[in-house]
Amino acid sequence: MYTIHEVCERTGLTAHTLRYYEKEKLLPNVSRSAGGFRQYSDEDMESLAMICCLKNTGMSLQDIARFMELAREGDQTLRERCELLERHREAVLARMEEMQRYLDKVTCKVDYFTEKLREFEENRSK
Amino acid sequence: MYTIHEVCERTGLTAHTLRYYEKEKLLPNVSRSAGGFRQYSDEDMESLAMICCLKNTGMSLQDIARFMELAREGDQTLRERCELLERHREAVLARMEEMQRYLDKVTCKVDYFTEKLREFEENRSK
DNA sequence: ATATACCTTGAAGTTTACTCTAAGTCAATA
DNA sequence: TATTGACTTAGAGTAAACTTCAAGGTATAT
Repeated sequence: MYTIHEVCERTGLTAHTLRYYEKEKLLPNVSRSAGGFRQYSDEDMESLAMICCLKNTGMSLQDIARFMELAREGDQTLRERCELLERHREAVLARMEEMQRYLDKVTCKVDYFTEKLREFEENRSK
Repeated sequence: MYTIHEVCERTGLTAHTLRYYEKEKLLPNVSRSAGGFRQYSDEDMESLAMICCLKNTGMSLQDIARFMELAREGDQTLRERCELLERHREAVLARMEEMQRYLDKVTCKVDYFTEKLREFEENRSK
């Protein structure tokens, strides 16, 4: 079992964010100690790893919450989760390709600016 | 010269968003017709292309506004803009690599779920 | 000429994802 | 035992990027 502080260190999320995610049903049902403090299990840590994967590939918290709900429903939602993840994967790939295309344009601009700068400094030194 | 409607079609931005970007100094100084309607020049269109590149690679509107301000100041800001774009480029590449790593984990999960689903359906058919 | 559709402005409202505050509880240490 | 620091909650506040609204002006087709 991990304290909220330990989970912060492992996930990079703040305690505020962890409590927020709990409220938003991304990871509800975190158990409490006798004193009412959060205790995260290894299973919770795995769920958090998944949550971070989905979040860092651009899924909204709402969609993550729905995915985690399906996960809690067990094996009968395996197909649905599989399809959902596959669709997400394709959307992310498309997004990355789009980003690459825009980045290529930025790279062109950098090259163009570099050349223009060279000319500009040459003129100035004359 | 293009009307706001034409610019929407070409850029995929809404008229609301174009007016918002003007207010936020991403592209101020758009000229007006006699009746007060916006008229976008070819130069404005080029600026908008740059704005979209930066936005779609994840730059904040605030940072874009600063970049566009430098652009309006002319050639003496070439070096600064060059460096700024280069830094942005590297940040985007790092972000894309990070995304790729998270996506690889998602792919692993999809494979794992697919296998688990196969087993599950096999058991059910028995 | 008038109806309709589109444009203008400033300002208020929305969504997402936090982030902070206040008031109080719990745990560990001097 | 007292104090320090971390934890709890509900709820308010924030920042970014739109998005909508209200009130009015403009352009054009009938």
